[in-house]
Amino acid sequence: MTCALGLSPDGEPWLHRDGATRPATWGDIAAVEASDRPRWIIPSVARVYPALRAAGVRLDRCHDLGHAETILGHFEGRPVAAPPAADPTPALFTAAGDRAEDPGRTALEQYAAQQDRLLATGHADRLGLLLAADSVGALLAVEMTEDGIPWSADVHERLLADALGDRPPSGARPPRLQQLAEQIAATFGKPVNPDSPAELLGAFAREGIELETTRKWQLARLEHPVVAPLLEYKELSRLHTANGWSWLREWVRDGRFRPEYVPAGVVTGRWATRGGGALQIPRRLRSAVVADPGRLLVVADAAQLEPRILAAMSRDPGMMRAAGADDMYAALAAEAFGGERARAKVGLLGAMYGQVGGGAARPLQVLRARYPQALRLLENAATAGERGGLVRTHLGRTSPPRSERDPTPAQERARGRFTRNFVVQGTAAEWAESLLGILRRSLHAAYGEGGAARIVFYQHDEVMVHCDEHLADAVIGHIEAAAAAATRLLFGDTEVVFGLDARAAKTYAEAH
DNA sequence: AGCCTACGCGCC
DNA sequence: AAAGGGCGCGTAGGCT
Repeated sequence: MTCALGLSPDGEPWLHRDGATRPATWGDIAAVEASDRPRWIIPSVARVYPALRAAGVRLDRCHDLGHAETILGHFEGRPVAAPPAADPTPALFTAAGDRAEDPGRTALEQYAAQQDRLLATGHADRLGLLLAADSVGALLAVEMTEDGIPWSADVHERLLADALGDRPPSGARPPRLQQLAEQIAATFGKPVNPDSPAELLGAFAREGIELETTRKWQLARLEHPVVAPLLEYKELSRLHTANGWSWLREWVRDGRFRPEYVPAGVVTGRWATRGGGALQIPRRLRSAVVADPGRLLVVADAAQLEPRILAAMSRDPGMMRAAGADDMYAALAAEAFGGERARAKVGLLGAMYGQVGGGAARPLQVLRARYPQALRLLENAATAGERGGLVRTHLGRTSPPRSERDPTPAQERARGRFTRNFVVQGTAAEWAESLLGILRRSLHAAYGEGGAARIVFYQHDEVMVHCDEHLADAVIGHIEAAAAAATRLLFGDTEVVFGLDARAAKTYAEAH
């Protein structure tokens, strides 16, 4: 039975079932979910699901029409206007004529058209997995915002006070920053705003030091008395402005940090977040992420994910063999670099990012000779991008069409680096999102909706579960099983091992 | 006052 | 040491 649901323009829920669309209550939807457990067709999960969750309804599966439009549109080589979760106003409500009066039928028609397009791609199996992954990701994203990351404002405030001094009146510098600013001014012999790159360049120029930028690694090379206080100022200033007291007041409520996730918000398929900088929680703050009493945080991250992805998708025999080891870089080093792990790592990262010179040049030659199939995959992707062509991930997510009209050679090279990285980063994202969808379901099957084990954070190659203390070991087992299942789903029976570093602890700092 | 870009830096 | 992929976000500084 095909079921669809959505919101009318004025926010009223509707439900389509048995060929008819009708206004619905949340209870109606919950009843259909319980009886049919359908794969719901939904114009925009990001728009409708928060209200469903608020009413206590959980959906198991769905097909998000907006995400599917993006995936199919890019596959077909068309530019796709809006990112999928940016609160789209579905075309279905603005369509002319009677279509707007039956949003359920419109959704079903769009779904049917998408199924036809899916078949027409000739990659329906893999693209179908991708549509399912983004759709379940959209559901989970809403649930994660609802659960929130457990966050101790007390610990956070202690960290801030230790680093910056007492909380200043709003708009003023914290004591420690003020002190450093005065020290910097004294060293230069006049007031200089350390937040202003232009002023800093000028101040250094007066000292006879010509700098191109004020980046910290460039400053760190100077021998000058201002460098130490300036670098400390930059570091602490960053903490203050990005994750200081105003961040805490704006983003942490009732012991939870609730960012808004945007699944596939990045062109490669990675998730983005809106607000709070949730994907950049600085290391020094991770001790403020504290499990509730009687609970633990389980953090699992996929070790060396992208190089393993490259091995699995290229099926390069030598690289797959290396990717069967715990430390893939060490295995590559043993095989091809006389045991020099650092060179193996620099070379492989350089190959995936498109580095040409520097310390990567020689290792790249070695890799090209020893692992031609893997390197060819990357170089073909780069060449396609430079020529304005499309590239696809393992499941078929496709790079957006080039936007420059008459690209300069520099832009062409930049495009090549982008498409080169796109195939690996994008495939890694679909592996991780698949893991996430599988894990969501297995945790729900094992522990229900009571919150005994909830996914509360996800970041590219890392997932965090907040669970009852006694479940932590079992949760680690669920995550490992989900990783293995995701690997099979994407790559079948592969020699490549996608290992997880999984740990349970009271805080994020200890669990990672 | 709001909008835009450049810069810089945190994360993967 | 510091080149190469993807982001979000805050400040500075110039624009309308």
